[in-house]
This record gives sequence, structure tokens and C-alpha cells, in this order.
Amino acid sequence: MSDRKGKANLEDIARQAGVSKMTVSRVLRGGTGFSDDTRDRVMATARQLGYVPNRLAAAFGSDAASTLVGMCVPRLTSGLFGHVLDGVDRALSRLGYQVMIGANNHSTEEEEAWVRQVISWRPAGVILSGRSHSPGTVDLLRNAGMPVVEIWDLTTSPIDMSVGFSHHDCGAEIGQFLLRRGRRRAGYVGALARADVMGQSRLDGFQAALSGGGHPLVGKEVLSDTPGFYAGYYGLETLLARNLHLDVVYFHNDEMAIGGLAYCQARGIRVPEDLGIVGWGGMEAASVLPKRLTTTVVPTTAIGKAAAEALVARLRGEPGADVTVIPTRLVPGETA
Amino acid sequence: MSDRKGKANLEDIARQAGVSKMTVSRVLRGGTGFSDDTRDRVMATARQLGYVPNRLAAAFGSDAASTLVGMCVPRLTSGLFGHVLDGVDRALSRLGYQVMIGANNHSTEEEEAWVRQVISWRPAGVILSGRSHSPGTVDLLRNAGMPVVEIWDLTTSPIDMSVGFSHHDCGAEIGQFLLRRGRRRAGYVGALARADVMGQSRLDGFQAALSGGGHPLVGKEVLSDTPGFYAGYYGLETLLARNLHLDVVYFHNDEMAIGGLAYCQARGIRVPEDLGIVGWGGMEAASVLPKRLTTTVVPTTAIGKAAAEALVARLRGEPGADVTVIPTRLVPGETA
DNA sequence: TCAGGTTACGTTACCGGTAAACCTGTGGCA
DNA sequence: TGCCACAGGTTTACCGGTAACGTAACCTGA
Repeated sequence: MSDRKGKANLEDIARQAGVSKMTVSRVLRGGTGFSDDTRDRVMATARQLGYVPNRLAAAFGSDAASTLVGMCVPRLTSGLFGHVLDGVDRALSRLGYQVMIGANNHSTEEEEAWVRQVISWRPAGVILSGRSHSPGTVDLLRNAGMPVVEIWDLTTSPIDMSVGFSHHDCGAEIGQFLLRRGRRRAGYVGALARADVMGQSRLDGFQAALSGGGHPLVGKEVLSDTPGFYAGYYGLETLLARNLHLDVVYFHNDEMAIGGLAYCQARGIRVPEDLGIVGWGGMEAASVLPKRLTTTVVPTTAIGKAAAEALVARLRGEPGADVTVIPTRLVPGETA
Repeated sequence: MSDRKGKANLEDIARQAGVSKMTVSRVLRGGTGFSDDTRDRVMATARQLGYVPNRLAAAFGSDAASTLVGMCVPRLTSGLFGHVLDGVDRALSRLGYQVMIGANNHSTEEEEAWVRQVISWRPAGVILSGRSHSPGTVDLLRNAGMPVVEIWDLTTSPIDMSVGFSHHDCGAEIGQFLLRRGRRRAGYVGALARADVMGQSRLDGFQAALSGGGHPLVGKEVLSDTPGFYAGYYGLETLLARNLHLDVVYFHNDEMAIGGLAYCQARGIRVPEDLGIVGWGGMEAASVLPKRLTTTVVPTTAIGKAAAEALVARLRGEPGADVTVIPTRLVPGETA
């Protein structure tokens, strides 16, 4: 056994089984061109030597052999993206791929830095979150010539493929829903400001719908904090302190909306009578609250799965749509 | 430019800059053995050609050059592990490493399958969650001779290194705390049963403390469901239906405890007067609830960071402890 | 009976870096 | 003057697979 780290390689197996390296390679990859007898002998030898394949060598030697997929999310601590990641990982690992992760913290520069790193591993493909990227990122990916899936926020002109839904439509749908329910003085509580392009899209859609219905947004409060429970709590406190006589507040996401609900409960504000509360995302907690949160449920796992499958389909040369819509669902709860 | 995918390589840069491949390699890695003039020329040429390094080739050619780290968590959808992953990723990406993820779904077999895959990429090191692994996993890792960090549940005899805290102690601490607060009839609501070894450790510690204090656990309900809000809600409902006159319930984690709180609120059970509720983990939501949840706060991000740093220290040959304790903190809230 | 296809292999070249050993000119010093 | 150290390189070998092509033995049908 050639003993760089004491590991057996194809050559060791070949020698011991009395065949060539290439035959061993073919057998282990489950190809054709060998007899049943040879296959059994090679397999037995490989097992006996404790052979651990070297994907590094395989991917290096042949551009087609990489089973690595890069996936970049805005934040690893987001509950929603945890589910997306889970969907991606389940689908890909079942097909023999491995996932390399990254977080861009809602920054296109950080995303570009990550893409630069991940590309240096010559992955089979890359999954990005969102549809706004730096020119450098787009260049790098175009040049790399590998499948790219942009998820979460749908785009009709993707770098390569897009899987997700329209954030703008989500916001608009909620706006129209609230108008139908008779709400007239809507506010918004968000976080991360310009950084989160997709949250901004929802707000844009929301505002457009409200204005279109003749009752434009009355006030908004956008913190530069992490969009979590705290930010929802204090964001609502700040917004209400401005005495705008709001009758409903749309939140950046469910976490923040639940923070808002906590604030209402603490201050004796009745929901939905005194104030309506609406979230976005569809986290599990939202449905076991004393009052079920009105929100948009996003099929996170399905998006991850669809992205992974689109990527693999392209790698296999199967035909597939460039744009896949995974619809969200407005779930009227008891808070608006 | 040799055009396998149209990408420039060291040789292209070398030719154009009028030096050898090796000199280019040294310059790009920031080594020594070249003049300032040569360095500037090489750097300029690399930029001009849009050189993207090939880490695959580097890691393949030299076992020491890998910047890949594998990280396996029980579930990617867990809020706590999202933070651990974040801690790991931040620390590692700052140091130039990339993270390959995996989920074992609380199964040592799935973990072994993942380890087999990740090792085939010849990573610089591996981070695992938990301390119970299949013999095959331990063999593979020992044989690979790379740094391994076991996180989350501390072990005094790690495969290589261990970073975390004792789940058993967490449970015991809560047990003692509740006894001091005068609770005498404690119950437990959990999930995943045998599969989640660490949850079981907490329960063991909890029971030991209660028994030691003369008031053993009265009843428990362990669902084979995902340990989330729903499971907490229905688990508590089922447990209380047995009319055991419990005065406090310890939950597998905060999500389940919050589900339990939701159940109490729905049924008019006063917390903490009629029933105490205790969680585990320290999720953000727990602190903006109408009543702050009594729980154990786990420094998730710090554990991830410490694990990453221990791994890198070992890679650099710096001295470091094999076992690093990251203490948890019992936070008495208003629910017990 | 023999051209032509098929099966079951073997051979060769190559992927793009890095380690290690090897050169070469220059300056310092005994 | 001769020797050595050192800066600033170059050369060579190798990592472990895979693609592409070559080939001998066997089969098959006209």
C-alpha cells in the first residue's frame, strides 16, 4: 500500500486484484466493461483494503466528476433559510452531492468574496439566495460555466436558473387583503433597511397595493438590527409612539411580528380589535400562538428541494425550466 | 491561455510574466524568495488574466493545503444549531476555510455515511455534533489522521478534541433549582426518544437530581416527533391528561416549552402558579414572551467559534486543550 | 470462412498545483 | 583569492483519479 497517510488508492487495489487501475475505476463507479468475476474481485479487494475514494483527485482530473455544490444564504441563523438549506441538503446528499455553505449577510460584496472562494473548488454548481448580485459575481459565475440557481426571490432573467416566488407580490397580496378587511391606516415595521433587498421588495409591493387602493402607508419604522423578536418588539413600540392611529402593522417577518404581538400583550393593546398584526414567512411558532398569526407561508423546504433538483437536472443534461415558481400562501389568522 | 473552461492557470501567468510556475505559486501564496519587482509583475499579470485559483489542484497536490472543513449537525432546521453553524462559519471563513455541511438526523449511521463522503474530499478537519458515534465513524476519522472536534456534548475522552458542556449537568442543575423553589411533582415532555442522546442526557441528569432530592420524576411524555412547538403543545396536553398533579414540567427545549406555554394559555392554566414551565436552549423568543421563560441559555455561537478556533490551532500546530468547556447559564425567568 | 461488431480489458496522457532539490550570480569575509 | 551564505530564482517529480484511445479474444451472420 502506498502510504501517504496510509491510505489505499486505485493502484493498490489494482495490483492486489490483478487488474489495471482503470478497470478498478470503472468497477467502483459502477460502469461497464468488466466481467462479473472481475467486479467481485475488485469490490472485495477494495473493501479489504479499506479504500476511501479520493473525490479531490476525481474532481481535479475530470471537470465532470465534481459532486460539490455551493450554497449561499443571507444568514445562517435564519429559521426560514435553515429549512431551505435542509431541503437542498436532503435532495443533494441523496443524489451523492455535498454542500459547501456560505453566508453573505445581505451584502453583495460578501457574496462575491464567497463566490470567489467556492469557485476555486470547481463545484458542479452553485445556489445563491436573491437576485441582486455584484457585477463581479455575475462575471465569475458566467465565466465558470457551471449551473447556477438563484432562489428565494424570483427573477425572469436569471444568471442561469431561478426558483422561488415574488416578494413584491407577497407584499401586494397582503396589502390588498388588508384593504378588503377594511384596514385603512397601515404601518410597517422592518429591519436591515437597504441591505435586505427582498424585504424591501415586499414593502414596495405592500405600499403599491395600499396606494392603489387609495389608502397609502401611514408610517414605517425600519431598524438596522437583526430582524428578530426584539426588533419587532421595540420597532412596534417606536412606531406606535408616533401616534399615527394605525389600525394594522405589517412586519418584515414572523419573528418580528411575534415580537410585536408580545409588545401588544404587554401594553394591553387588543389584537386584532385595536391593532392588526401581520407577519411574513410562516414559522411554526406562529400557528400555536394564542391567536394564529396572519401571515404568508413560504414553502421553504420545497424551494430548497426544487433548486437542488433543477441544478442536478441541468448537470445531467435533462431539459428543465429556467424559471420555477414555488407559490406562497397567504394564511389569514386571527391577528388581522 | 490554455482553455479548459477558458481559465488561466499558474502556467499562463508564468509565461506572460516571464517567470516559472513555481515563482508564481510562491508569489500568490505570499511566500518568500522573489524580488518586489517580480511580485508586482506576477500580481498584475494574475489580475489581468482574471486568475481564479484552483484549490482542488492545490489540496490534491499537497495534503497540507486543504482549506475545507466538514461540519455535521443533527438537524439543519434547529435554531440552536443554526447559531452554532454561524459561529463556525464566521470564524473559519475569516481564516480562509470553507465549510461543507451535513445532517445526521440523530442517527449514527447517517453520520457515518456523511463522514465517509466528507473524508473523500480530504478536508483539513471535521467538526461533529455529539459524542456518540458508530465504531466505523471513529475508525474512519482516526485513520484519516485529521483534527476532529466533537462539539455540543462534552466528552472527556474525545476522538481528538471536544468543545461544549455537559447535558447531564444541565438537567441536574434544573432539577436542583426546581427543588429549591419548592417544586415537588415534576414532569418531563420530550421528543425523539432514544434517537436524541443529548436530550436523554439532560433527562437523566434531571431525574438524578430529583431522586437525589427525594422527589423523583412523576411522569414523562416523549413523542417521536420533531421537537418543536407542536410537539410541546400536544406533549403537555397528553401528559396533563394523565392527572398526575404535576407542579412543574421540564421540556426538551425552548421551542417545546413555548408550545407548552401556548397550551397553558389556551386552557387557562396559570403559569407559574398552577404549573411551572422550564425550557432548555435559550432561544430569543423565550425572552420576549409575556412571562420570560425559565431556561438554560446555551452559548451557541461561542461554541461554534471555539470549535473552529480549536481546529485551526491544531492545524497550525499551536498548543491547545483537548477539552474546552463552554459553560451554559441557568436563567430563572417568570415561568417557574 | 471471414469481415465487422462487441466485450473486457490495458495504456497513455493529462488535470494544476506544491514540495524538494537544484542552480546561479553577488557580496562579504578570512 | 577562495570559500561560503544568501537572495532569487528554476527544475523535476508527484498527488490519484478519469478520458480517450488501443487491442486481443470472442461472437455472429452472410
